[in-house]
Amino acid sequence: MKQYEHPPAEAFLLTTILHALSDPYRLSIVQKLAVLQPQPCAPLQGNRPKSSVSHHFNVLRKAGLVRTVVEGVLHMNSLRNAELESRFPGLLDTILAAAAHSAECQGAE
Amino acid sequence: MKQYEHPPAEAFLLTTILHALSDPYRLSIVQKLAVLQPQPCAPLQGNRPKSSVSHHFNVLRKAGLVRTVVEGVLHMNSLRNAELESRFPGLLDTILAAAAHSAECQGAE
DNA sequence: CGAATAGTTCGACAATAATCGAACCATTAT
DNA sequence: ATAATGGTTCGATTATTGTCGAACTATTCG
Repeated sequence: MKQYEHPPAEAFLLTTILHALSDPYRLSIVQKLAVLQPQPCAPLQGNRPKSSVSHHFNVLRKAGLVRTVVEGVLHMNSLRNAELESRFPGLLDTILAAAAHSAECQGAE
Repeated sequence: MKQYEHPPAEAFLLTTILHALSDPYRLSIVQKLAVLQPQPCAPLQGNRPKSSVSHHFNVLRKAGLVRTVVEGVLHMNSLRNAELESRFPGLLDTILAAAAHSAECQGAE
């Protein structure tokens, strides 16, 4: 059962995080994870081919936003809330609050 | 004395703002403007050719982060603090605080 | 075992974005 | 008028990203 690599919190880069969240689809994934956690990739897929979904989860993982744990067949994703909070206090919450004000992720199924 | 176009606050898009700030050089410009405002482009140039600097200021303007006002020969830049705050409360401050924790813009001169 | 499910990896292609020189424009100073 | 300063625009080049099909891997179920 091979697992993923995740950067340690000390290695998080603000610009990488901002870049990861600057894509509407990735932002929508993070929004949905914020509501229900953990979740496998499938319900967050929304029409895209699996290879694209996989790519975007990779970007989120490398930025440190998402942790993925393999449990049987499912790859369960969660936000790295606590680590993000300790490294960049308030950042994720503020961005999620801003995203909630903003209609831009509606179509990002 | 031709001026610039700036999007109204209602048109700000979160993903566009995050993208604009995901570049280390642009983030460093915003950090410096946060300290001293307004400023012309020249002192924020840092080795880059003028055409690149102009490009990055454009990205910042289109995202709604920066307002540029022509005053004589100088193009004076300020952050659109109040408008950003009203549209996405806390966003800019939180990102600037995070940037201060992060050593990534040192080399972005 | 064989088939189904969930996701990854690879490689190609398309779209976006960054970089930079050269020519240009506007304002001020000489 | 001419020149200097501060910045833009254009166009070409390169680099980074996103998209997607096809083949593959791992786990579970019948």
